Amino acid sequence: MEIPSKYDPKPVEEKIYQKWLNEKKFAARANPSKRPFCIVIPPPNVTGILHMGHALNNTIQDVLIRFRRMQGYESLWMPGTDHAGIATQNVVEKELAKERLKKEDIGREKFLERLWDWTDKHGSTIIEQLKKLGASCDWDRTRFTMDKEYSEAVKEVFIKLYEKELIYRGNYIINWCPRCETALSDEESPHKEIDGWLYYIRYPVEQGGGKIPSKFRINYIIVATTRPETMLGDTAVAINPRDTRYQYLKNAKVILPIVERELKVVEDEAVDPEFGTGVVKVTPAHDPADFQMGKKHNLEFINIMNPDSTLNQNVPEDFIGMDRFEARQAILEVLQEKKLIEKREPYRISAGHCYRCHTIIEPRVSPQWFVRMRPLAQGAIKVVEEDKVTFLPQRWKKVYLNWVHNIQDWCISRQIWWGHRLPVYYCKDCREGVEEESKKGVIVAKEKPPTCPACGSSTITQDNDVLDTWFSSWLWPFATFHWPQSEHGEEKAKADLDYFYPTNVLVTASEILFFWVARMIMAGMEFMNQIPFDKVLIHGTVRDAKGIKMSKSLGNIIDPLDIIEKFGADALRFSLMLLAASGSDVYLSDEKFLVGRNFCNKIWNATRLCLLKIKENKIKVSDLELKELEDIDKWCLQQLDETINQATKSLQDLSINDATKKAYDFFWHTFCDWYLEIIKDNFTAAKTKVLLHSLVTSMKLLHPVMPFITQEVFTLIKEHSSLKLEDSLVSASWPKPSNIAPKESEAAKLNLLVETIRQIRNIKTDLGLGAKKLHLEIKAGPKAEEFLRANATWIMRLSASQSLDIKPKLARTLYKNALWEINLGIEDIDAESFVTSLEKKISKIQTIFEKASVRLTDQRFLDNASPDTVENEKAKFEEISLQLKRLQELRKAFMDQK
RNA sequence: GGGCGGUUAGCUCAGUUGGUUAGAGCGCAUGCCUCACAUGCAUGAGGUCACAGGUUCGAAUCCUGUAUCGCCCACCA
Repeated sequence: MEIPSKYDPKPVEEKIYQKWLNEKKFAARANPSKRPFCIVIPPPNVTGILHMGHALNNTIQDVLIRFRRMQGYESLWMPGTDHAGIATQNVVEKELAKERLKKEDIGREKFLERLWDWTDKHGSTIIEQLKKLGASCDWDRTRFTMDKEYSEAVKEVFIKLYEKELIYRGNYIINWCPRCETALSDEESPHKEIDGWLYYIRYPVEQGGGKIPSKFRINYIIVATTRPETMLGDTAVAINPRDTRYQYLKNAKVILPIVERELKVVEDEAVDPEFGTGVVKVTPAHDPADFQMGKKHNLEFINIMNPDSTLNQNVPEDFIGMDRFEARQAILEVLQEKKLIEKREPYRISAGHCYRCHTIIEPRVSPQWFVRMRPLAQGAIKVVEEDKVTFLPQRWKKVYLNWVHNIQDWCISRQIWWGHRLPVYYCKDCREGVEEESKKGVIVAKEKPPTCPACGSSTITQDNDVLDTWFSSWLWPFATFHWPQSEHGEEKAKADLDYFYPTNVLVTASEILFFWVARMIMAGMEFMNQIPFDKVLIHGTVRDAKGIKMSKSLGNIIDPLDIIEKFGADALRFSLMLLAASGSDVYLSDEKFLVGRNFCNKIWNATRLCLLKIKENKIKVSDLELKELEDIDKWCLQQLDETINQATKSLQDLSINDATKKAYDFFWHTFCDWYLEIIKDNFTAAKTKVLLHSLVTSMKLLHPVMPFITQEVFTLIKEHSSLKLEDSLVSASWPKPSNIAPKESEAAKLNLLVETIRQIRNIKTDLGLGAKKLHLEIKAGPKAEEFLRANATWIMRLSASQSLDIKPKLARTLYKNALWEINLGIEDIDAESFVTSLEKKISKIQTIFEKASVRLTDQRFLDNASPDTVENEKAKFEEISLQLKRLQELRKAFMDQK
């Protein structure tokens, strides 16, 4: 069979993944004879398409899952998708808009039908893309956050919290997106700075009943604001009680311009006398701080905006219907006319933005549902403080704790249609004339009650709002195991929940630490009375080559599917794992993936060589028992052992990057660069076993990172040999060290030989000898001679020599170490070049020598440093002195000979 | 306004508890189609480890400060 010299990942990956699926290689079952290892996937949005962030996040998870599976754990990667309320609704609304329709035109029921259609059609796109990446999820378990069962869990949780009075309804100021026309949580409304102005506006003051000293007899005060349009909703001005400048205002009448409303004057500590003029306008219905003040001082709340943030009937006629920003300009013009603008200053305003559509948030007072977070936070604080849940990198612990300690109540109701509708019903009769926040006539239940339990009325309606998407996501680690049904007797589901929960690692980007991770810990503690996972691995953000976050709108994305198409999933995965140091951001460009592509090709060609040699030499091996080994074989195995140990430890510590590097280094720079070259001229049955053992072991070590090519190579080895290997790498055993190593003295000799070969190459390059094959002449003692003869063929190959003679005396010495001297059999030698390079080496060693000798003559060093350090330093000095001496002798001898 | 992280070769980054001759990949230079791979092989050049102090026999590593870039949080209107 011909194996092409270039690796083509595409057919291989498709074929292999299909085979894995057919054989259900990723399925995990509660299995008491094994230890569980479980990761729940951060469920991608159904609207999602695979981007580099997903690729990074999911590759990390797959590596861990595959590693543990090979280590013999019952390894479960739980997959699924998130219904992503606002995002998905927005997509379908846009589709509707193409038909010139609004959701209201077709009504809630029809609109939901369209949403389900869309989800059925496109919702699993990302799942298919994850398969292309090689994800080894147990796909039969795939969950969706709006599955019937999952919805039951959501309802159950809502009801439980309501009954514990941890959910309440209240009329508060919340973050409102005027474009999505829904409430948002604080986390969904991140603050960003925008350029704006600070306007100083004159509010007329009329003297009130009291006496005002003449020096204060001015006819206006000045307030500073960045949002002049909100003044139409002003109901007070506020000053700091300790601010002596404005005491007179308490007895004065402040008039709101344009509206001509009289404003209350209140005193509040929250007012900073230093800022602006020290007088602040108070708009309780449109500013969170003013809202607080309004509550405190019992002010009037005037909502001046419609849901889409156009001005409503509560403003003077001229402004009704204007958009908020349009209104700002209009108001400024009017104020200008009335000469009521004192001045304006450029000002950076920090404003909330909708995390879905980036529209500036409009604070809005409206009845919403909230979760009381403080009680929930207690457990979540404790487990992290006690390191029951740990973060990696550790620094996130502080960030997490800071957030949880300062937690605010969570606004969970959304005025959209796609999502879990609140399990809340209202009895119209009981609600008659009742205050909005009252619980009277409110029925919280999983199903609509036929009649009101209080009055028997049957005019019952369900709350129109749906729940925040994250209100379902926070249940993910246990709701995916059919909680609460699994608690209520379903045997198989319960076994799974008991077995796999708590899960082991959660892998995520820092962006959703608060949204999701923190809340999952709370939900875990509240509903399972247990942490949901014990480790949180937080990886970096994927950025472009300039360090800018990749986003579709900026057009700087690198599509992982393009990379898979061009270079293969293995190349993509390997490159990402190599680049993504723990926790730091990843800067990407197309060419960064060449590392992965090239490495795949290297693996491919190394395999070709192995198979070729076996075929050529007609060597049959049926087992990999390592025996009759020469030192150089042991040398290779020893380095492989070291690689196994380091890679295993790194993977256990979640340092995938480190493990990947170690395996890569061994494979390329030890196995390919040295061992494969060595066996070319020494192909024996024993070496074949070392060769295949090393190759198979490398494939195992690399399999978590590069599942496809390693599997393909594994299969090829099986096909081309009579080895009894495991059925598939997915379920193969993780390698263990062979504990075979050369004796220390032999190892030292081998290392010296490797160094010698490097020196020969170096000298050849320095002398500009190009590809010329030289005659190698070596002077060595009898013991060393035996050693050199035994290894002669590969010494010649690796030093590109055509012959090797061991002589009692050399005509000239070009390199010398403790065991042997070397000459290259050529007539003319560019003596000048040789001496120059020799002198360079000498001067380098000289510097080190001097440093070391200064250190060793420093009594303070000898007194203070640990004995070990001093010993090491002495040994190093000995070594360096010898090297230096040899080099100097070499130069002298060379000069004499020439 | 608080908090966190980065600053090491032209670029992207490693560097474990202070004890080396500071590493890798890419790029660069030079030479090689050496019967697995030019997606390759060999050799090499390139760094006062951001800056300034301090601790120490010894600092890229610990402490303090400065600069600079980035991120997160926060009701200064």
